[in-house]
Amino acid sequence: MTKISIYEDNTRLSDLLVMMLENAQDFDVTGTHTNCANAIREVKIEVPEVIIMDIDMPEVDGMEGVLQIKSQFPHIKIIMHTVFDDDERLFECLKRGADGYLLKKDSALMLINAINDVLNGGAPMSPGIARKVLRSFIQPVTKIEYKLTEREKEILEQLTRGNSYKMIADECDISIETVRRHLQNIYHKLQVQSAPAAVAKAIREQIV
Amino acid sequence: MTKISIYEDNTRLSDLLVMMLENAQDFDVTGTHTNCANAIREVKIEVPEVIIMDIDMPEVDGMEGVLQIKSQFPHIKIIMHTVFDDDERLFECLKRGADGYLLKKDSALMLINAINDVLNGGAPMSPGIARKVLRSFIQPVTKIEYKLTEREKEILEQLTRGNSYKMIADECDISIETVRRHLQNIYHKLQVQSAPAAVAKAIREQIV
DNA sequence: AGGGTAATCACACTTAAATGTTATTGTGTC
DNA sequence: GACACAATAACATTTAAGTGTGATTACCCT
Repeated sequence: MTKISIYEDNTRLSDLLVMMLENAQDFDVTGTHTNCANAIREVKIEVPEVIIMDIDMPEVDGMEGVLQIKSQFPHIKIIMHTVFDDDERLFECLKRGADGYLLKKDSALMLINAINDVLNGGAPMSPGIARKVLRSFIQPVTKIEYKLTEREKEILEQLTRGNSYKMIADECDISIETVRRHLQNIYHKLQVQSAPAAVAKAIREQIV
Repeated sequence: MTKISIYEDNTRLSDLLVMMLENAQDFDVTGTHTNCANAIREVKIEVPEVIIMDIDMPEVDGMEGVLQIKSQFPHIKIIMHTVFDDDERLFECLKRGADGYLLKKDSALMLINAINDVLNGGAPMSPGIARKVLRSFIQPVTKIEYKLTEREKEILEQLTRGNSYKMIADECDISIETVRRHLQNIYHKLQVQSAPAAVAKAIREQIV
């Protein structure tokens, strides 16, 4: 019997979920809660393997709940179950360690599949959510080409390590004058006029 | 009839895929190819809606294929179909715009579901792959606390914008001497001794 | 052979940054 | 009220960075 806890402030919905889960398969709903105010205490008592977590709840919401539970019990699988599909909440939940993300409009069957999925090392997501997640990896092709030479990239990379002109000169086995010259060219190409600005641009735009 | 092209150098497998896809549903396999050397030309002729893409192929492989096809035909859905589940290849494919990522060990049914899934705006992934993807969002909690004050963070943030001491002083409406003092404290807290080093640390460790 | 580019080095000069010391004010805590 | 801490400011000094100009060598391409 897989133990499941539910966090959902709509009691009508959570009652429905309990019925459905307990009828569908060998799931044991160990508790239902309407917010995460006492989540840690409840989880300690109920020791669920999987948690179904709503986001919008009064007092302490599901985003906070994920953070608290995952930081103390990282092995407990948490499936977000919410109406929200905005990027901000989605990615914040993922950062906090959510193991799945389903929308409430999805079918009941999908929720059951999702529970089995997380238990088998998967990461269930609604189709549109998975799409958003994958698309987040695509890097903006508006990546500007600065036409830095290999040597220039190497020196810029050293600058981002916090190395001074002298340290770079030693590392690259060239004179400090040459380092100066290279950086001068680099600054022109990046259209900046200081080392901090160059470092910021290099890291932010993934030049190094 | 959904048009599908296959890139797979194992002809025995690709034959099998063709049979399976054409028997299973209203799929029309418009072409099978053993590498991506002429992918652009082939795609122009075949105009598939979905491409099943192996990674390991002779001459021009699937990683390169995704890059080429997606940059010219971003609307064509590409599902990776490979034995590789290493992070490097996985995330590189996602960066290049792959719409799904299945392992060859997955069932044939899963491939068919995946095709329908991408056509419906989803992003099919093998369970373990989805897991890797979600986990990649979790930020290392080894985030070091440097105990910067709000004002210090503000000034450090400005430094990462490439602002000079003078510009920061003007922005924050304080004297340049105070900016100096703050930066001195910031450098001590971050354990660096130059602006470039501080900027690099601030951005890399997401202090700003 | 000539032209373009990259990498190297040098010198002079100006400006900005880094370090050290000292000090005042306000805010919140015990 | 004493205390710690954050934010503010000034001054002096040293070191480092940024700019301009000129020049040599090497390599690739035509």
